[in-house]
Amino acid sequence: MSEPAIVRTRFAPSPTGHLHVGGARSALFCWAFARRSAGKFLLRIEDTDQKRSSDAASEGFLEDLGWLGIDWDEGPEWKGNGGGETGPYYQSHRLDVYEQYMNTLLESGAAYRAFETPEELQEARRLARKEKRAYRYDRAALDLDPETVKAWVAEGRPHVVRFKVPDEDPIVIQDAVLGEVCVEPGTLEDFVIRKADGFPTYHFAVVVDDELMGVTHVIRGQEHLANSPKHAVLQDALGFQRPVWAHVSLIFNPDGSKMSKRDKDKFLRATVRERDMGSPPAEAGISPADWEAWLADKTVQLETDAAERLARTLDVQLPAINVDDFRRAGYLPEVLLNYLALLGWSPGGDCEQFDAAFLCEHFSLDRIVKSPAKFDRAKLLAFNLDAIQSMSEEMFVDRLQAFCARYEPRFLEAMSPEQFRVFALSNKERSKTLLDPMQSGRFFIEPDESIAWPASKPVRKALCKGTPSGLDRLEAVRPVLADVGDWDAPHLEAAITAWAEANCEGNLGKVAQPIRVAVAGGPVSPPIFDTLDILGRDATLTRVDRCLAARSELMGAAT
RNA sequence: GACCCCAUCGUCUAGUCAGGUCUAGGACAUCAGGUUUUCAUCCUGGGAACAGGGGUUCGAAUCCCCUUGGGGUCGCCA
Repeated sequence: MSEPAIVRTRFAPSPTGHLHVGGARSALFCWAFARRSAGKFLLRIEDTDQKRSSDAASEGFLEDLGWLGIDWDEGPEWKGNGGGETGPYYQSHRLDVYEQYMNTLLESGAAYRAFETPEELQEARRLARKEKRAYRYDRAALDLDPETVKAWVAEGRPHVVRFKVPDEDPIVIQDAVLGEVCVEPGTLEDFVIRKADGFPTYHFAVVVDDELMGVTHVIRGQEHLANSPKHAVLQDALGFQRPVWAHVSLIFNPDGSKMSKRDKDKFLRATVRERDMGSPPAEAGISPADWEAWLADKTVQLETDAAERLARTLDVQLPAINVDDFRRAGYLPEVLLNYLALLGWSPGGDCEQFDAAFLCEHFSLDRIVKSPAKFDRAKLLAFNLDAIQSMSEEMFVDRLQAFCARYEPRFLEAMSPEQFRVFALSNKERSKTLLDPMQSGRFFIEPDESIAWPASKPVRKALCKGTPSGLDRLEAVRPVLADVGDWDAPHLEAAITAWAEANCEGNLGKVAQPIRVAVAGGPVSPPIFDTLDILGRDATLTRVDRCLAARSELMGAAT
């Protein structure tokens, strides 16, 4: 088999939801392989399921791919990507093309019409299962007399078209990852290639499109492995050249279950059960009827919006599954891309961290791993941390700012650009994600009056324990704060360090921690001088005074 | 149940195709110390794997077979 001169790969999602990490990885491998081979990467939207496809979802796919930095040479036009001579790239716009090829198969007898109803077939399958044998369509329609078929078609009787699978020889397909995969004759059934609604099935559309779009390499998840023999026989019947297949193993959750959108639903169910909630929380906007239906039946899933509202009211984080989930959670696209590439592929040796350019230079099909991989969030997080730490300060400020503009605009509204800069930089060294600074720094943008001091252990330790107590020190240092000349980190540091030198044997923590707790309402904040700098003099003093005023309650709670 | 795929530390993997350099390397996680004004980071060190059984061979993580385990598919979804 001679290698085709120009490599053409494609990613062909069905727009029925968001791009999840498994799909993203397939797209990444297709893209990297095309780039490596100086070929073309195409994007095709497989929207032949009228019931489930939506325009919004295909838009989301494009957005997610774009964010990851995966560009496509041909496909839907979007922000400079796409276009091309072999379109249209939405299958729903290619129906006439499929019909043409469908007719050649029908005329040659390689395909035939079948009139069984879905109910009849379901019953036959049920029976086969009960008798513990593999179900295969019995080809009953082949015995129909041609005149009858003609008459039924003429009267508009609903029917599908099935492909007559040749069953003399084994079907052998070559896979770049798995090697030779062989299916014995007689195991494939005559699968449907045109549905009763006139739309081609996935199998047929894929084969026709891949041929017409000149696709040379099909890189996809192993859940498709069983489909490839079907595609191979169709390609043979239509006189098409078979592409090179490369089936990549699947991605799983740490517990071994398949990583899927359903995980969010499962997670919410578990939380609700744990908290023993009888009725839906009002803020979630779920009707009691929907709530009941959802809890009663595990196969019922909440709408995405409802699920997100419920998670917010329960104050829990839904597990990240889709590319967009990771984006919202503050992961960097280049990190997700790096991690995804490493899930099922490696450049060899000890090299782990690399960028898209490296991938495009080194990616190869023969280094794809055959065994399934579990998605390790901890490792992804560690990579994200590394990437943030090795970023320049300016880069971090810019990216955090862009992230805030999209997901946390309140931080930009509440701070001046200078304050935001200090906020960003003081958080950089311990941020694992772009979301971390905002999660740990809520207190920065909350009104002074809403700061409260829960009777938690660290709070008590910082304010109440010891002699003198933290509150005593806070009271003593208050005038020093009020007297600081220019309110910025260096001046604050000079003043407070000097005071600590004189009053706490130079132990800055003894005074820093009470101040921290007073202004933040908890034991965690950026370095104390930066924290006060960002807050400003007024907010700092107001919060300190409020904390001091709460002295008796705090001491009372402590005993 | 039928068909197909897979099998190295807890996890992702290097090594396997061309058997010896592997007392099996790296990363994440974990454990123990250390640095640090909190949290986090950071530094040093430790433990941790060739699923089991048969072959082939002077020699097997590497080749073959079986067993076991895991997974995928079995739709007028894609």
